[in-house]
Amino acid sequence: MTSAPAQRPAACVLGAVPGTGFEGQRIGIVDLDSAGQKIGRIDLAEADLPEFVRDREDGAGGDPCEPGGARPRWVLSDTAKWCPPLLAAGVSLERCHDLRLAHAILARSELVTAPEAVRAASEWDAAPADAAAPEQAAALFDVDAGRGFIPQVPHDLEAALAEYARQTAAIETAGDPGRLRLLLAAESAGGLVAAEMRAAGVPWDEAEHDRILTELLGPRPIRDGKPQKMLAKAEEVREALEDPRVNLDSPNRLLASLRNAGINVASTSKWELQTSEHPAIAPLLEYKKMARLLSANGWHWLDEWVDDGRYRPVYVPGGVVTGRWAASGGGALQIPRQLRPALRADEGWRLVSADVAQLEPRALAAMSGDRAMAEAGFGKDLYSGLVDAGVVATRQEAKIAVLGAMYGSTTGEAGALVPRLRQNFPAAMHLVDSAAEAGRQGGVVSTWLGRTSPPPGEGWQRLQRAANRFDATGADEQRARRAAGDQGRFTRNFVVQGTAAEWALAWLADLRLRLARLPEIEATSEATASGPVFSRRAHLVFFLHDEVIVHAPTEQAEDAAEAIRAAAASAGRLLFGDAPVDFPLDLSIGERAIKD
DNA sequence: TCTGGTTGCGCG
DNA sequence: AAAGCGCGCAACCAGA
Repeated sequence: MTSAPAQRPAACVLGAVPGTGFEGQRIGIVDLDSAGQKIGRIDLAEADLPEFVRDREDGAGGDPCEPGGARPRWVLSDTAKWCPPLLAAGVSLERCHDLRLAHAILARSELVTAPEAVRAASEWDAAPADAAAPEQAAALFDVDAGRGFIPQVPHDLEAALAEYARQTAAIETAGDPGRLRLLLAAESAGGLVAAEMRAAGVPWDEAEHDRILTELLGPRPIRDGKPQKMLAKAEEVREALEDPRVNLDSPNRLLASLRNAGINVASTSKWELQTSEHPAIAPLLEYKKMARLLSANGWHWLDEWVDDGRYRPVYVPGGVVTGRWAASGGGALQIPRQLRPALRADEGWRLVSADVAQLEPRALAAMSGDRAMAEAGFGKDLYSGLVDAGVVATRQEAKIAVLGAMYGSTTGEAGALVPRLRQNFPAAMHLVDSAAEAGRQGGVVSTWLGRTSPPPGEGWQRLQRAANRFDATGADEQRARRAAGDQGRFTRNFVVQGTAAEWALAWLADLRLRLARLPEIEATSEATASGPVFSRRAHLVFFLHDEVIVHAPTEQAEDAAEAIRAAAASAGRLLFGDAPVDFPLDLSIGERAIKD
């Protein structure tokens, strides 16, 4: 082991050092200065890593914005792999560069002028490690039932150094390095937040969850039977259909039974059933709602995902091509509103919930520089703003028009309303219309910070070629047109959804640092379920596209709320400078996270 | 009995 | 069978 570096490193690259005998896995750390030059190298036992990182984080002190006093940026193969053991040992990283997440962005970004070297390092093109099965994720290749091999990225030091050098070179020669750096920093911070939220868990009131299930479905059945209220509701439906044996869980048989009862529907989906007045419909819709609750978030889900008063879903940062997060297991992105009351703060703590009203149209107004659209939403509900500005007659119309513009609606009510937006907000509409045109042509588009859409696949290209052949049939042309339209709606939405996701990541990243600067409180007995890093301070527990929930000691709740607001303002400035767009929050503090 | 594809619905 | 984007998941179902 070498001595501490003479100067503070700007970055510390972490990685495993190949087998050295009996002392177990060893970890190497290479210190880099701000120019990327090596200024130190340290080796230590894996067990000593948390202590080492803690020293670097605590010892640095000072203002992180100030180069001399900054803590290092930790360069890691994969946040989902390195963070959990550190968090378990009570150590968190202030900043990192996640090589896997960064690689995915850089290999595709239009801003990167020389992507070849990054793309050639295909061992970094990896599906995210499955955090739900960490022991399997350690293997180089996973055999995953049905999905084949899932390659994992390399975790050794030499590979990390080489990849970091490739990425740094790609960023430096990029068209707009500042934007890319911002994007990669935000993406990596998201990786830290995801690992930390999983470690902390959402405080979950199992008794309240059980009470809700019992109230709506009846008491928990013995074994895997259906609860009593559900059985009764099913009986009601069968009587109304005069079909005592029909299986309501089988769409095919249910559809046949509905037809026999004279109900003329093409499917058993909710929206279509709603158009019928038959007495079987109301109880059937209720039954479907009950069945959904039972299978998606019933007692079985509770047993599997909630433990020790904490719900710990698996988040997948960067899991959606637009940059949104995905989830893998636990259904973190689909917690039904019915169960919101089950999110409950610990004794002596509060939940601070906040969401951004109309995030996507605001992101569109900001990135397109559409002053009229920005003004319509400034300081108020954007949809009502459109009504006030005389663009549409009602708030509902405004919503349909705006969603239609972002999703590419061409028919129905939305199709009729979108032209009014085109007239009133030409800059915003030009941006999404151009993105759609690029997609129809088979091209790619990029978000505000430079995340680029995936090009259409080989199948898509084949369809277009087939339609251009001299012997193409009408059906060929129709298929190709249809596929081109689909791709156009995808790229249209990509720039908006992706830029909104960037704003949300910047919000999250800034909020995380603000919360980490709040003082620690006296330990309370209950919150220890949040783990050593989070049991004495306000911390993030939930994030869903445009919404955050912070679990905060009661005496810190107001400070946490202020941090959420300040982070939102800061994210807007960071991405869009002085553009006259604001991102107003609906914020509430309470024992439970109730919305509406 | 296993499995890939489809349906339906929850979230933004 | 949504018009109009992005997801995950459970259940059913047809074919192996």
